[in-house]
Amino acid sequence: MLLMDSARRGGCSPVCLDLSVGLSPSSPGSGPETTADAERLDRPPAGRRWLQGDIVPAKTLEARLTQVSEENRRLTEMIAYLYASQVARQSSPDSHHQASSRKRSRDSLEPPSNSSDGNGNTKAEPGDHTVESALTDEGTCRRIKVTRVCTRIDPSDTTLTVKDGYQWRKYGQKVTRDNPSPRAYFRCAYAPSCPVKKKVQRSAQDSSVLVATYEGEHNHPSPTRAGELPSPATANGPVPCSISINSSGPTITLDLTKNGGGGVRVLEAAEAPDLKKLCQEIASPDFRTALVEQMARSLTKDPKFTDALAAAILQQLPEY
DNA sequence: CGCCTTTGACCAGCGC
DNA sequence: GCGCTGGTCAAAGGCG
Repeated sequence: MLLMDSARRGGCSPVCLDLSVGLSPSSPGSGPETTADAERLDRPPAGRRWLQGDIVPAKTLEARLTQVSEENRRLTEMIAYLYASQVARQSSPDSHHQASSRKRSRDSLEPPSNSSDGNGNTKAEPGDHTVESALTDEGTCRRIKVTRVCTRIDPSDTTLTVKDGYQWRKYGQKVTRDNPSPRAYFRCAYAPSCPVKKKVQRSAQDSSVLVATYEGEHNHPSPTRAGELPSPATANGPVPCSISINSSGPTITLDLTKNGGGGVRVLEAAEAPDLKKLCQEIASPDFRTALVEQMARSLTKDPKFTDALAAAILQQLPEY
C-alpha cells in the first residue's frame, strides 16, 4: 500500500511505503516465473474450492507472494518517479524558498557556531549532514539534517509519542493552522549536549499516521538502539516500513518493532545517496531475507494471522 | 523532592 | 503597524 504523506508543509512530500506485505524471499528460479503461473497455482484442486479450513499448498502461497513482490517492485519504481519529481520541485528557487523561508530567516539571526536559547539547547552542529541549509548572517551555509518519518498508529491513540529508541523531553505543543491535530515539540533528553529536536503531528489526511520530523543528528548512541532487533515477544503487530525523503535524498526507516500500544522503535535509518541505490538495497536478497524473517516472526505471533491470511486468499480466488 | 508534562504567554518572521 | 503563524519559554501541577 502506498501511503502519501500529506506533508506539503515545508515543500517536502515524503513518501511512505508500507512493506508489511509483499516482500518475500522469492529466490530466482523457485516458484512460478510468470503471473500466469501464479494464477494457475492459485486455483484449488479441480472440482472444488479452497475452504477456510484447508491447508493451502505452500506453492500457492509462494505464488501469491511472488505476485505481490512484483507489485512491490512496481511501487518502488513509482517512488523513484515521485522522488524525481520532488527533486525537480525542490530545485525550483520558489518552492525551496517557501519551504524553509521562515526557518532560514529565524536561523539567520543566530551565530553560525553557537546559538543558544539561554539554555544552550540549540547549538549548531558543524559538519551535520546536508539536508536543509540555513543561511547565516555571515552568508555561510549551515547544514541541519531534517528527516521526516511516518508511522502508523492506533487512531484512538491520542499520545503524540513515537518510540524510536531515544529519550525525548516534550517542551511544547501547538495547534497549527493546516492541521486540526496539535503538534508536539520534543528535545532529546540529552540536551543541551544533543541538539536534536523532533516535531510530531498526526497527518491531516490520515489520523492513523503520525508524522515525526527530526532536526539535527544525535551526537550520542541510542539508549536502546545497539544492534537491536525486536524481541518476538514484543513484536506482534503489523510491520510498518516508511521511507522519508528529504532534500538530500531518501531515508528509509524500518519500524519493525511496532507493539500493541502503537509505539515503534526505529530499527535503522540509513541514508541513501540516491533512490536507485536505495531501491537496490531494498531489493537485495540479504535485506529481503532479514525483513521477511522479521515479518514472519512478528506475524506468526498473531493468532489471528493465519485465519486472516486464509480469508484474504479465499477472497482472491475466482468463483466457479 | 525531583523530574516530567501541560499550557498559556511570549517572541520573531512574514504578509498585507 | 498590525495581525497571523510557528516556535519556544516557563510557571504550575502531576506523579513516582
